[in-house]
Amino acid sequence: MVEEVNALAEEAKRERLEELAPDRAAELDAERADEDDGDGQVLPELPNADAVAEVRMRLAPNPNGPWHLGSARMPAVIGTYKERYDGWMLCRFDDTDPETKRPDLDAYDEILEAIDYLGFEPDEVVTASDRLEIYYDHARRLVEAGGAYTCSCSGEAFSELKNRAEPCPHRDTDPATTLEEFEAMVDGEYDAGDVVLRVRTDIEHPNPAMRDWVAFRMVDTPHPRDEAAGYRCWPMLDFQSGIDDRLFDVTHIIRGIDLQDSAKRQRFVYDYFDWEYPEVVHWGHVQIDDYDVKLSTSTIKALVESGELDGWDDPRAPTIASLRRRGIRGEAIVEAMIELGTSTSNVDLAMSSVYAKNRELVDDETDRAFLVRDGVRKQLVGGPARAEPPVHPDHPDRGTREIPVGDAVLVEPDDVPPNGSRVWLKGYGPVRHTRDAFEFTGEDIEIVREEGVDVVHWVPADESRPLVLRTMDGDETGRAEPGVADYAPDDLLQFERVGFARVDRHEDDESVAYFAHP
RNA sequence: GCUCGCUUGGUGUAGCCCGGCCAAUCAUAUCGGCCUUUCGAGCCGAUGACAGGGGUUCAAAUCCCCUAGCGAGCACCA
Repeated sequence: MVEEVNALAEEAKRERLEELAPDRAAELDAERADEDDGDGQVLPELPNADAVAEVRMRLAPNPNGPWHLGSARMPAVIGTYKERYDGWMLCRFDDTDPETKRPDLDAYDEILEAIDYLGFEPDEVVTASDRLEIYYDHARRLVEAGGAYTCSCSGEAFSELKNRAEPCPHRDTDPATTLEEFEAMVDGEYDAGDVVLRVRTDIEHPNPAMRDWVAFRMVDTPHPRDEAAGYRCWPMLDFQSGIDDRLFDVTHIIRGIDLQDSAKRQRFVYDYFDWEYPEVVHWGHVQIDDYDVKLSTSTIKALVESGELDGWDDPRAPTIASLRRRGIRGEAIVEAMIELGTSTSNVDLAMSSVYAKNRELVDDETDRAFLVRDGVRKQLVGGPARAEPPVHPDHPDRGTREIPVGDAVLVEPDDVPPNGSRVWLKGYGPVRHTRDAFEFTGEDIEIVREEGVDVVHWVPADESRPLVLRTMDGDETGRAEPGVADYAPDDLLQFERVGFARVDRHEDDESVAYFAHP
């Protein structure tokens, strides 16, 4: 009620302010928007964002495998900017290498699913390997403008000349001849390595990385996509991506420092066409702690193929699919990624940060349950026949769980009190460890508060359900209270004093859950 | 080797462009307290950083130089 009045008053003040000082009102809105972005860091403003009618960005994944956790940074940051500026976002599959980074046909859809899981939706999706004719056309125009030449030097020979800032003999090739040879490249009349199309930049450029780079090369291996399998002449990333960014009116490019020099290289092409280069933001590499597996598509692929990992969603794999299966929300990953900001230095993402975000998101709606790992069996003497702990301690209205006790319980080895000591079986009551049994003492909960009796979780020894908990450190076996069998796959549970887990499946004799985090 | 970039507590980040309000922000982490039938949540508190060295200045995390460390590019990979 008070809040309501406050809100109303706030609204009224806001309106009044609008009349008196519209500028100040807008400022306040901006501040409020920043605050709403989360309780942690907020991404910095994009350079010159207000100079464009619409902020247009692109995700440019290489579909050579499913995404690892580092890949999430791209949609997280770009997607968040899209929302902030009410902008536009393209997903462009840069799949122009049929050989070395050969596309994986399943990855296209898997990547789109990952983007969706993270909570974003591209406004348009295109595939570079569908657009070869467009790149060819632009190559022809570039040649006509004197911006490129065909070169049949071997890679080593050219590299040697280049490092001495000396032109190769083909640099003088005139546009007409170049065009002829380029058409032959397009027609597939050469084999890989025979000839390339080079951009004529500045052979004496102080940075050797800038000197006459390759725009197109021949690839003998057919592209895995049927639509593109007929092409042999493929553009290099710097050419393809540079052209596409312009054709889609991209205003802001956000990418990794490995592509630091790309902008400088592409500018040579832009200059020939008299185009203006978009704004660029670079970020450093991300490493993720807590994993033994390296954050690399090829490494993970190898481990999956060799069977060391069950699949891309093995809990030990640092992949998006894995976190998803563990029941972690895409939003938690995004928030953690946003906090990394966009600095060009390399960063370590702490998984605890992802976990903290996720806990915040799911804690309130996640039901509680007991799971005992490595249970020690104790005979129970006396006491009620059933326990009724709450489904969620903060929400009594959600009811209670009915746990039949039977005549023995299981507790975790560390929770067994010394002989003669008491322990409180959570949701059930106080017991004393006597010889090899737990004897119900019937004392009041006061002993927990005033005498420091520990509260532990437990399950009935006989009526509990076997459960495998898959964790990053391997599988753990245990027994859960019978009620867990009623939860559907994908449901989240908090195993009290163990942690959050996602119910994966129920098999005949056991249930399987994936551990998310404490 | 050539070219470019980076370096704030355990981790990430703000501040650096436009030097003073920075004995340095926020989050996470760790530890402690309160609360509590979770080692969860919440609340309170504590811990902990300007890579090093010079210089400019009344004043430097912020500007300049040097050193060290890290990284990227110099691929017919993306």
